[in-house]
Amino acid sequence: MYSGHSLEADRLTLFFLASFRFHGTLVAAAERLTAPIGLTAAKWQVLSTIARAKQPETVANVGRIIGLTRQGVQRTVNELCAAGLLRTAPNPHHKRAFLICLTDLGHQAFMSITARQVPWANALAAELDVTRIDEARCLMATLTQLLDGRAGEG
Amino acid sequence: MYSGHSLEADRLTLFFLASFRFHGTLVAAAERLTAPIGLTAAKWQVLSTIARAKQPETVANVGRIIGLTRQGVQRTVNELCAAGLLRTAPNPHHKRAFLICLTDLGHQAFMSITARQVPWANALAAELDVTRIDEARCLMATLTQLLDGRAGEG
DNA sequence: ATCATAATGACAATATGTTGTCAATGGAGG
DNA sequence: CCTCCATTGACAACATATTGTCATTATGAT
Repeated sequence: MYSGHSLEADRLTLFFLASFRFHGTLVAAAERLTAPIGLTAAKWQVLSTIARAKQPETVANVGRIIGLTRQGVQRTVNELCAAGLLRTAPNPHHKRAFLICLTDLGHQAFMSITARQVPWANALAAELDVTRIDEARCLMATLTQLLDGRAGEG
Repeated sequence: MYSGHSLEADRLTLFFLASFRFHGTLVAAAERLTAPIGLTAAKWQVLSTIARAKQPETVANVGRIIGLTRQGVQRTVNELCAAGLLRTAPNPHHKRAFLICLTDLGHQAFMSITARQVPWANALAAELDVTRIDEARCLMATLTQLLDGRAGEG
């Protein structure tokens, strides 16, 4: 317990600390998973967002989906385009906001990582309770909404 | 559900995506909280780790506590020392690994942020279930342990 | 005591993300 | 049609954290 915190707020603070700790670990794990394919956690995140989207997305939209700024996503997309994993396609609705698509090479890379990620996630999940996982995800989604909602205020 | 994932692994993947999303939001919230005091989320994290520690810690040890590399913590500590919020003290057990302490100014800054963080956390926590928070924290701690444990393997 | 190994601080290079700024584009209202 | 405003891509500057490397310091085995 820490000065002035309610019991709930104290637990929440511990949760935040665990989140920071976990994030670093998760990124490191993602790096290990993607390095053999020649990618990184950040590139994989962008690549898989586009791969899983139902239709081609713009850079700015990818940013909204994963909660990063469009500028940051743009740089990653540029690198993936230069590496030949992504390509731009004309956007009938906008002359400058190109649509981003996977190339054949990009699709291969995504499938290779998926082939590694599936047994990895299965092994991890086998040691956990799926109900707890869902509840934790819900809590994080709620907190994300609450905090983003306050972004504009003081 | 995604190709080859067990039901549990699919939920786990969704949890990971939510974690990435949440982390960005949490950092942004921490920036808003600390900016009026002239600090940042990263500096606050290091400052509060040292403030809450029972005894003065070395840079490398702070890194272990919060799960960052000692080099990253070192840079933040250097900046906080230059700003007059931290200072080094001789370490009786090691000639080079100095102990890091708060200065009076650093203590004031930490208290100022705490004064802002307490009502912020209280308000947030009031909208949540403390049991869920604890369970989510446990899950993240378990996952952190599982993933870190596999760091050395293939 | 000596030597091998690990831990540490320092420094550099790199990756990833942010904010700020600009011109170009698109859309909504007059 | 024209103007105003939000969105977008591009670029730059910066913050944060990583890896790699090196010399120095501690520690433990022989």
